Amino acid sequence: MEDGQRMYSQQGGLTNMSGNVLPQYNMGQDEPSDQRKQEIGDILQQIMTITDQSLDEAQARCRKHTLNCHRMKPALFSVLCEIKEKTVLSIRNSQEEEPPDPQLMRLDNMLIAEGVAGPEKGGGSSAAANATAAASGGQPDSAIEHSDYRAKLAQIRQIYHTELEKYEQDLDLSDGSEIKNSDYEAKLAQIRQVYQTEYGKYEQACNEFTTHVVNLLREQSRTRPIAPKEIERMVTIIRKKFAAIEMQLKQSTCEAVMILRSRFLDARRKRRNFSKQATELLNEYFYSHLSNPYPSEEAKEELARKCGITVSQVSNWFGNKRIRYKKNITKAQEEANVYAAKSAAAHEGQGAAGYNVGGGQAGMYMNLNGGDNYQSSDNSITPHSRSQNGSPHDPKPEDSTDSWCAGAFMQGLDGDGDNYDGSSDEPGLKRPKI
DNA sequence: TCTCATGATTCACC
DNA sequence: GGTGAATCATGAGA
Repeated sequence: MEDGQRMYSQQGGLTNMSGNVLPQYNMGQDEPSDQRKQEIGDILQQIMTITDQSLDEAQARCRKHTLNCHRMKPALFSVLCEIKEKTVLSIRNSQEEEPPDPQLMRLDNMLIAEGVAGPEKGGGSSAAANATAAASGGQPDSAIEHSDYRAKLAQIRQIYHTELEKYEQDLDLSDGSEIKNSDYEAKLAQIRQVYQTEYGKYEQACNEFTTHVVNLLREQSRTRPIAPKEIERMVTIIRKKFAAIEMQLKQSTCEAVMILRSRFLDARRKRRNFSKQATELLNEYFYSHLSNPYPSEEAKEELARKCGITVSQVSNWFGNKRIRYKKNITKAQEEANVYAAKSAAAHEGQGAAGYNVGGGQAGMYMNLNGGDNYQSSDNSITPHSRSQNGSPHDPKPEDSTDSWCAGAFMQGLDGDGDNYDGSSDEPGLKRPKI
């Protein structure tokens, strides 16, 4: 009501904010000028009286009603709004037309890139726009008093602080624990869910508050010169205020995503030895398929599952194993013998004929079936040979001059006892270069 | 701290 | 796209 007091002089004349008397406006074409002045003076007096009274008083309501029904009211309010527009609001104009916050845009871009937020999730502008639309969409006028306004504001503040604390707890990634591949997606999904939940709450709060303020202004516009344009400006101001909350929400989410990603990448970068059991399984497969240590995709998947590692890791392991086997063949022989003995013991008494422990001239652990007869205790790992696995990426084409060096230890024996003389049923296997 | 083992990465080749 | 080879990076043990 302070504005109203500034707008009107006690003498009934119109003044601007500086107290200067403004020119009189001719609003009634047929009325004598002194009578019009008297009526305007009456209206202004009523306004001033109302501003001094509590809105809760029934008497004030009655007077407000009388004022609202006065035939001069629309014209007078039009003039007052015009004056207000030229004075008070013009000061704000230059401050309101600001470009979108670049920081908020960066956060938006990152959240979209991370799949946490999508284009359908607009910023606070959408929330405010929704609120504006709801407020101007023919909702019944609700007589909202100042106490309602304050209560609503306090309520929103309380909700905001509570939710902020809860949100930060939900996104707490400070436990320092490592993160697995599978955990990453789950954690990211959790962040996405929490963010969207909180964003929904934010939008709701922004909508509710904006609607309340719009309703309040519309109610007051019946007794004060508040133009629709001013209500729109107020919505813009509210939107800016809520943008700080939006910014904090998005910033916290971005931080959580960055922490998660950092931990995930660290965990991936750090080399971790496979478990002893996994290494045993891989070695068992490798040496039992020594004549063709190229597991099929199915075999890789099965090994990966059994070892608790990825198919890529299995591929890496076999790649490294083949190279290092060739490089240090003497040591590899010893290792192979160890696995041969192990497997022999494991298969003893089971009638397994897949291994020839210590056989061959080099005392090499060989698979007499050319690797096709891998008889692990769990035969779910599909054995294969280069000629059988049907892989489109046969590492050793039949016409290749290269060959897997395992043949060096086969000493003329392949899977079915043939020599590596080209007459084998696996023509791709030739004598190794080594 | 050094050495070795080993998983991962990179690049060229097929 | 799979593979071999070289290389990097890191963990483990002496």
